[in-house]
Amino acid sequence: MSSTKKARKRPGSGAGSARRAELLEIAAQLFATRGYAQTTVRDIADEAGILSGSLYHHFSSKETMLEEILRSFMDGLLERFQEIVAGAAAPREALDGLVRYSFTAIHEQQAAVSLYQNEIALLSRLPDFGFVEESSRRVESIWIAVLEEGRRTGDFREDLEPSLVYRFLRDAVWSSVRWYNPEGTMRHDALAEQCLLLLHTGLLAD
Amino acid sequence: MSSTKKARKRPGSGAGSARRAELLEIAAQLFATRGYAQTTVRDIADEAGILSGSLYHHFSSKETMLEEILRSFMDGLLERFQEIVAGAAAPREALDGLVRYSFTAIHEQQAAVSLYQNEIALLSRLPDFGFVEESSRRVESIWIAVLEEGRRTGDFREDLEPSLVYRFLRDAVWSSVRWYNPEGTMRHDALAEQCLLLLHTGLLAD
Amino acid sequence: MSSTKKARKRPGSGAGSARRAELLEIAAQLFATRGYAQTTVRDIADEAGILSGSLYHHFSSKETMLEEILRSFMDGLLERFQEIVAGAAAPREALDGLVRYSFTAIHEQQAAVSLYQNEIALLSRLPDFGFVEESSRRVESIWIAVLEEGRRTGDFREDLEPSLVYRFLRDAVWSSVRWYNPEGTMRHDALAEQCLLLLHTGLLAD
Amino acid sequence: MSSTKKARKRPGSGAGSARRAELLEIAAQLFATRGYAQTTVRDIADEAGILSGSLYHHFSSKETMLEEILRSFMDGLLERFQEIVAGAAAPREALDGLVRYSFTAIHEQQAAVSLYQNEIALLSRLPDFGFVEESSRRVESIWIAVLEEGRRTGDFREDLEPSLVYRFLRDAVWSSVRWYNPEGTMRHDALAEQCLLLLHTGLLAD
DNA sequence: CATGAATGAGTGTTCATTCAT
DNA sequence: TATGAATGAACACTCATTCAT
Repeated sequence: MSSTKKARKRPGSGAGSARRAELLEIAAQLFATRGYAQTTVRDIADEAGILSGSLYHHFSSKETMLEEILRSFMDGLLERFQEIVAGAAAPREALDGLVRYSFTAIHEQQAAVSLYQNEIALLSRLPDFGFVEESSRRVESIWIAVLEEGRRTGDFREDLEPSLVYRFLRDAVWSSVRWYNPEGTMRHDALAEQCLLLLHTGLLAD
Repeated sequence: MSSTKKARKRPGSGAGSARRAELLEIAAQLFATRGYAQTTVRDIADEAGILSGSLYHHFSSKETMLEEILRSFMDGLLERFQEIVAGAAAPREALDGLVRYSFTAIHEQQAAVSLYQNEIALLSRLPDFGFVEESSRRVESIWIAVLEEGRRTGDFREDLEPSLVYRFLRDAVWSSVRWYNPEGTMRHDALAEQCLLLLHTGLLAD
Repeated sequence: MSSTKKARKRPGSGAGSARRAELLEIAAQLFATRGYAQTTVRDIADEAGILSGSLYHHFSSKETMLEEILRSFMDGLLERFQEIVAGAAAPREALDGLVRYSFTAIHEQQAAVSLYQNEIALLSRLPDFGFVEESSRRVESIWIAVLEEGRRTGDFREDLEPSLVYRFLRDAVWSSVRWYNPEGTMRHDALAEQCLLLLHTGLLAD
Repeated sequence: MSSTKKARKRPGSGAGSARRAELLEIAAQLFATRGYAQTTVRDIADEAGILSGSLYHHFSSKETMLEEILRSFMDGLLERFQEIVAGAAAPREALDGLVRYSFTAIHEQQAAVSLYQNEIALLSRLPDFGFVEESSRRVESIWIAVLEEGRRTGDFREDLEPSLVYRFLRDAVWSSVRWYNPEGTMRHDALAEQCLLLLHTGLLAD
């Protein structure tokens, strides 16, 4: 649908437009809390203090806003994950880095993470959102490569399937965006340490 | 039970109506795959081979269907969890039982689990759905009680906060409904064992 | 756009629905007088005494209405033209029949003719309306075949290019829908005779 | 002329502004091909390489552009028609001149002719466009006067109603703007001759 | 039990136009 | 002269729901 449109460039399309960034921030917040489909363009416009039609001066569609929010989030995440793995001396160090940074992302980009976490089902059905699955696959292979190498080196246990560990870990980590409170007493780094503690040696006392 | 109730219900609303059950099954499936808000009553009616208006002969609203699906799921879950804990000799046995049954539920009631997992955010804003939060709280206290007792008995580590362990574990377990394939080669009980392995002694080789 | 939709069959889609026919009649009238793009679905609904959304119980889109109106008109026209040519003994008889019937169509189906006359430019750009061009081409070849045969038999002049004669004649005839008044004193058959007089032997006195 | 006028016009509205003429040219082209209503001011602005709001520096409204285009076309046409009739020795010469010049106008001012041909229905409903009907009426009386005089002098046949001949002829001639290709092999003067041939002595071989 | 016609509020989007800079 | 942000009214279309038959 949107891919066949003429895509007449919007005036404010320059990446540097401050108003655009503001509007995206508002949209991200609303998409995250109410859900993308449940957020109307009028909601966004109201929050921004303009009329809904005026949004279309900046963005060509509601979908475009979602796309832009997600793309910049996923691009940044992927880049950071690659740096972390590249800079790690051993699998365990790499894995810990990935987990710690994930909690940082949850802390700093709660809206985008929520969005990704909650709308991924919807997203897979939309064209123009192939990049999300693509990014997800790349993230997955980064984590799994770390897990597999750790198993090879003997750092990680042999009887645990890397792809399953990845899924359990990923869901445990990223789901915390639903209950994590950035202003609460439990800070994101403390959260990361508890998570790593559990991950490393498990729940049972020895 | 149904005929002696107060507010005269719709004709087919006797708990024993087979048509009702069929329709609920269809609705649950659609709600789970497309999301509640993204599923129209026409979608449900189409699938059932009737017109959308005719659904209102069986249910008073779309929300009612959701409520009914979730209530019966959560009631059953709560009951089962209580039995498991009551029948367990030790905290660890209780916890393992809870985890194992969770995977069984994911296997047997995938639609309802998905629904609960995906729509909980929406649900908290709806009146008439207080029972969901209520059930969630009761489930949470069951799990946390087990975790706390295990810490007291020395079975579980002291440096792990029960409420955090609960959240990590809950999310890891229940999120698997999103990727678990009931017809795949990885069976739900094998999944449970991998999960428990990781939970018990962690990822690191000793 | 519309061709990729699911095309869930509308309840009233049965060709026999009287309400549908009424609505199409209203739409045709409005499309013809105001133009397709300038006619809103609210205009149609207002005229029908219902709300605009209710139209979608009968038709899946505004475009669908246009399509249905035009398709039935063009199908009938084509069929009639074929009968006329098939039943004619000579090119001149065929041509006269075609012209006479055209004026009858203008009289009896003024809305559809206007629509075709005025919206053909728009139509050529819409997908799903290929059938209009297809029908137009078939009509054109019927008329041109008659003109060419007349030239071959010596009934029609040799120095007139059939394809040009066709265009001049077609436009002279069909454009009259714009000024012809079905309730006026000049009847459609008288109009046809004047047109044929001019066509046959021209304006100049001998 | 422009500086002494009453209502202070927009800056660039001096009749001599080159930018204005360019913009009108662009607008005429777009109005002709897409239709007036289907052409947005953004379309025009895009083509001109400016923003849509900037058009309002030159013209007070979209309608104004249409008006200006049509007015200059119709004024010129009327003037030319008057000259032709005034300079003709006989009705037939006058008529031939009118037809020939019409094809020239189609060739040289295709956009304006298309516009007039296609939007006349819309135009009659707009206030501020009375001048179009007024001009049309004056053109009509010129042509009909010629036809009537020809009938009086015995040059044209008696059994053909001038007002009908006018309409048939007008539509045949002007409609050709829809299919005439200025760059094609069939030149506009050849077209005029074929048209006159048919008009003069008709289609039938003698 | 189901149909078919309708409601009414809402949804994303378009577009001519305005105006401070 | 032009920009860029915004307006405000309108538009095609959706959807949960109602109800007479």
